[in-house]
Amino acid sequence: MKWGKGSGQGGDSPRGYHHGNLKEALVRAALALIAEKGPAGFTFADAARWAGVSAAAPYRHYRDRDALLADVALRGFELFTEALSGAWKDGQPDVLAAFDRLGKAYLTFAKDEPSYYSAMFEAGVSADSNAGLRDASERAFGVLRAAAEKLVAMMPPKERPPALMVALHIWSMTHGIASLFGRGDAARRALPMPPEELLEAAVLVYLRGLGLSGA
Amino acid sequence: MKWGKGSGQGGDSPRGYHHGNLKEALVRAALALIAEKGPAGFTFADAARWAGVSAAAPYRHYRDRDALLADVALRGFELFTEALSGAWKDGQPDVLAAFDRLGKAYLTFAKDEPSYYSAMFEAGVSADSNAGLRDASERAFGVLRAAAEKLVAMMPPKERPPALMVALHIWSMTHGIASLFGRGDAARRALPMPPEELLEAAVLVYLRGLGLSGA
DNA sequence: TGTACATCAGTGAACGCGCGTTCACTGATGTAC
DNA sequence: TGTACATCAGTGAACGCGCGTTCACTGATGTAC
Repeated sequence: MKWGKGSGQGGDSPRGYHHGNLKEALVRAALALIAEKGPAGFTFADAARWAGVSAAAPYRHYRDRDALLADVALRGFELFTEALSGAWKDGQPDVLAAFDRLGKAYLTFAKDEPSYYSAMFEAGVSADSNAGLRDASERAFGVLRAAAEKLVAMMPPKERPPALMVALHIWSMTHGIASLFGRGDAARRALPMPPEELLEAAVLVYLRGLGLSGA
Repeated sequence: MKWGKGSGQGGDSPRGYHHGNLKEALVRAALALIAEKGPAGFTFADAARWAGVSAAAPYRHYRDRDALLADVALRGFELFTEALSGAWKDGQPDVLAAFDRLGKAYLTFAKDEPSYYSAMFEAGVSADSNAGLRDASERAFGVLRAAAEKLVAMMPPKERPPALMVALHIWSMTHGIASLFGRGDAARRALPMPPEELLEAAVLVYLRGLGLSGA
């Protein structure tokens, strides 16, 4: 390979001296490289190479590798929020059905966008030092929390568990399944059923335990 | 610091030309460095430096950094299995109470030994290519599975869910909580309750959903 | 419509650094007799 | 108990390599007039 821009890059403009959209290309490079070797398995120079650009070019767009990764995580959270709220649809028309869609959307995201998911939850980008990232992750969790609130609102007031707790339970369960079994390519363990069904069953049992007659 | 062996190393023999127990020292070095900078944040040379030894010395004991990490993960699974089966105690004297202990032991391990936990679940050491590691992780999961079996055996035969599924649910929930909130130092998100209680509540709801009257 | 200029987004050479890895070596330890 | 020797587990120098980062530069693009 002598005159390609990395490998796999989408075929945008034929590109002369200026790349045109290097920032986007770097994000895509990071995603591809994460998919290939994990969030810790690539360097800033790798990303430049993948985008078909000199090693100095990325500095025009990101301070360093961590800034690139943080941007990937940020975009990931935005897509994630979209996916979740699109599935939840404010609980319409049926809260229980919508809740089921929500969990599936979570797993689907983890499976379809494992690189984003990695950058968001496993790359160790500290959300503490990054307000934008923290807000984005908060918004994603907000969807789950709103759903939990509608869910507990279905129960008689005296039996209602704290919505926040319910949200955390569902999130933990879903994240646990996603991170243990959710990855399409190299599933870490053989499962007797697909992760989606594993989650659905777990949520059904859990909701029954809460006193919600989902099934 | 001029004549120390790294920082923090336990004070064994005064050491001359031979270290005496370099292999153990390297494992401890890896644990310390993981705690400090994550499983991807240190090099083979770092481990040597930490152990107070030349950069070439580790090659006498491990083929490369990955082999060291895999050994850490292996030892982690062994300790983990011990901790879990010690807590489970074959379900004695009361299966439900023992189950509760088991979950707590899981979280305690993740919290007290975050470096081992990282090496086991987050370092990306491929268990596929390492039979010993796979077996060790299988044994750890075996404890959970045996517990799930005793648990479902308490139910009337017609209502029994598959024990494997129950084990996977509990494992996912626990791992989810551990990896989202379980880390002592840099908890990623503020929680309204400690992780142990979050887990306990989740398990209670779940067991109630199964039809087991734990509470 | 054309020209001059400012700005932007790249290049490529250069640098220092630390890592991984090999190698001949050497000090310490264990064992045969 | 002492001596000779084999083996083990370290050293330290050396190497090639790729990364991160800076810098003066330059080609392309946009805009004022």
